[in-house]
Amino acid sequence: MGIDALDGRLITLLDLEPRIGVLEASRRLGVARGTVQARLDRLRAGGVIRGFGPQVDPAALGYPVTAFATLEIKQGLGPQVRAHLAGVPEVLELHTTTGQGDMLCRLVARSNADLQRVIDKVVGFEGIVRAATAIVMENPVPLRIIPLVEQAAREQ
Amino acid sequence: MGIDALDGRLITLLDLEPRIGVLEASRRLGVARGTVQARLDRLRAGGVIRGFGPQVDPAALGYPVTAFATLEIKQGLGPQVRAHLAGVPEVLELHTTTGQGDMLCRLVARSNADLQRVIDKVVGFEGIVRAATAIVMENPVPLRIIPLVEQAAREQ
DNA sequence: GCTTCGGCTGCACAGGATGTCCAGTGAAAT
DNA sequence: ATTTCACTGGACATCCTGTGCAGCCGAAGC
Repeated sequence: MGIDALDGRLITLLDLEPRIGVLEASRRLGVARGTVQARLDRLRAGGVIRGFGPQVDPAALGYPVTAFATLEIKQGLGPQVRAHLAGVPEVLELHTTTGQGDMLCRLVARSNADLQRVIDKVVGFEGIVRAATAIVMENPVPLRIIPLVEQAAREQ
Repeated sequence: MGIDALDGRLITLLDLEPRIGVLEASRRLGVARGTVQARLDRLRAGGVIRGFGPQVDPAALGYPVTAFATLEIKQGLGPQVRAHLAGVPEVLELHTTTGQGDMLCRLVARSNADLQRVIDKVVGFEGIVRAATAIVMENPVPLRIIPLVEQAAREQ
């Protein structure tokens, strides 16, 4: 849909201080409350802002280990594999990709040792031919969106 | 920190309907408002809930293509590479990993053609020896946390 | 040059939610 | 038996929300 500079500033502001309301945001941005309200409605309607759900930290839940697994799937068993992986809570994300592997999934585990259990649970399914796992050591750039928002706002 | 069943139900509720407030949540959960408020404070203080920032959809911003790139880094140039990648808005996430590649990053682009530009920007840096890119076709399991929350709540 | 239109402003109003107390109750731990 | 702790239900003042409206302005079209 495309966003302008005010949209970008609004999103950035909400990202930094999610608990401020519409009124406070309008004060910070120097515009009328109705404007912020209209912009927010438009951003939500346009799908730019999907929602304001809680951002839960798996580490704080007791799952401090993250890994990415590249899976090779037996031809035709894709749907079953997806259903299987969707049923594993430790699978936080699953993509089908081009390239050597057929799928890429993000896993979490209680420990490096526990990761073995998770991988066994993931791979213990007939449709999965091979799995290559990469354990995350550091996360220099945590999932972010603001730089992209600002670039999108700059390019109108 | 560990969460109980009420914490789990609260997080799930907030994930489904983020705009409900503390009062409405207390009504839905059948507990007093003060209880919900105390739980929320504890979850935020304990780091389980990091915040309620806006969930922005890159596709709606004009970046519908997602890819994962595995990077091989020249020994000792890790820090520079991180700084370089942190400066690229299309890099949404960066991890250092064990295994063959040294880093794994999530990229977005305006189109498959545009992805070439992004990859050039990412790889156009002396510290990066080799890059393998996997373009995301489907996303059967979008980033989620609720199943893990429920498991954590079940296991106390 | 003039009109139309969309977006922004400033204001108003009613209804509710929030933050913050507090005393009372029950259950679990010591 | 006593202490501790979380939850309850209520209270209060303050503030925010959703909504509507009239007026203003610049940009686009005629």
